[in-house]
Amino acid sequence: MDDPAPDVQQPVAPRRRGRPHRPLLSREKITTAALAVVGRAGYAGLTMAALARELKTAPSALYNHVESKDEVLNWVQDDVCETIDTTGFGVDPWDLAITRWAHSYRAAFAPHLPLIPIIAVFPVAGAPHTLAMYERVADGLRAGGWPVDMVVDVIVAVESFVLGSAMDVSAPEGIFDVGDRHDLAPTFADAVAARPARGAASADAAFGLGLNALVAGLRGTLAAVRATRG
Amino acid sequence: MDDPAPDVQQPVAPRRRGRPHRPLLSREKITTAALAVVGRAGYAGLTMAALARELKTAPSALYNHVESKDEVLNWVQDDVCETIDTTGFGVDPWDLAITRWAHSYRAAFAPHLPLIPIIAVFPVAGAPHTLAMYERVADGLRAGGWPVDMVVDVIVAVESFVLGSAMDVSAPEGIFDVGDRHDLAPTFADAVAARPARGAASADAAFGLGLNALVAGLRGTLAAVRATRG
DNA sequence: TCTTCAAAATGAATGACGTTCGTTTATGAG
DNA sequence: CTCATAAACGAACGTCATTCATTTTGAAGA
Repeated sequence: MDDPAPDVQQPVAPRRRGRPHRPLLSREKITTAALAVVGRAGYAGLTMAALARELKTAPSALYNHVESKDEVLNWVQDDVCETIDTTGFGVDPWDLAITRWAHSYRAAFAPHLPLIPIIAVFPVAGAPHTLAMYERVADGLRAGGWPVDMVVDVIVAVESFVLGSAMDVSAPEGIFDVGDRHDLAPTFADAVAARPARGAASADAAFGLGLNALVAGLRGTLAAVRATRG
Repeated sequence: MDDPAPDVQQPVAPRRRGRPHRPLLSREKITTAALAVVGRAGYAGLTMAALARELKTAPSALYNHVESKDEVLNWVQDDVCETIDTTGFGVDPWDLAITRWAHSYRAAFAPHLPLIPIIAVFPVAGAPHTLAMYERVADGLRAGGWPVDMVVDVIVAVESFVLGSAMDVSAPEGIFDVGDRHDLAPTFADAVAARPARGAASADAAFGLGLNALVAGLRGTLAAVRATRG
């Protein structure tokens, strides 16, 4: 990939001669344009052609500023991360702060389903806002007494639950309806029928139940760890 | 979608006259062929053309047996669900059984990343093996003392965590490496450096930590609920 | 001012891919 | 034998992301 650079030359001063045009296109403009297209037409409507139209250029011109469509999605994902509420860390106790963070995180990504596989796989190095979010969470966990070597695991665990739950939000209403297979799954069918909430509210209920359990369990884990170690 | 059926006729006997050929193609054959293609070429290689080639037919012929590629993915997803271990339910205590189930569930879907958005959104009615899995889990939870109206929420919560964690398994090695932004996220960078495990083992560690916490929290939730209600 | 040169823009083209269409083939019921 | 029909087929279609050769642009050096 990188130049093997057999002869060491041009140590400084890449000496660029001319610069055309105004910048006109930038990471920020492309990102906001992509969000505008998504807001209007959804992710099915987010094509490189539509994005170029939004920016009043040709699709091919985009490739002077972006490596691929995946990179655009990565930028959008980073932008969405900027909207996540991390103000609880450093103010409230870590367990309360992480609960608030998780709720905000899920709400932010629920309308952006196709970004979820992106955030789980892309390196954070190219996503400054995502990185800044992790930093604030890590700070809050350290301040809450979590040992350094467990901080990332706690973040990853909560994040996994959040992203998994975000996928449920946009699930269709009757996703658990058994249909005519009531005989195949009588207990499960009864349980589905006994659910108090419907639609998006039922996803909220499952999320709340799981998040409370997860955070309570983490409280216990932290107490055990602090009792074991110094 | 469905026929409004203004006049109620043909109550039985749709009276089919002729039948050509042997069946030759079936849901089962298509599913196993798709899994063969995935095993050989990954999900990037799973195209309708490749699937047709595997079945020695034309791509257009597939559409006599399948509505869309998404339906194929749905079938594959249901097949993967059949391999998940639910034997703990009814034998071990519910918390132990659900832990074993979660581990098996994550391991089953880790090599099938593109199926994860599918399972989260498709109705269970068309996925009998998935439904059977839910039934066994629901049975085990009921036997463990969970009230009917909470069973689905518990399943959804654990499943969300499992699927979110499954996405982490195939994340690249240095996904949390900060690069040259150490100044932007010093605490987080330290935490990343302090992680004992590397690569897939680190994802395993985070999953174990979170699953233990989640199940422990659910134990507490169940105890509280049983104390409150009769 | 005028030349220079690379970043940026352009439109046409490419190659995949999912899916549809019109037609033909092969079968089993009547 | 006849015929209705599910299945197969090949040739398309439409949509995308991406590439390429070429031209345009505008600031830095002369």
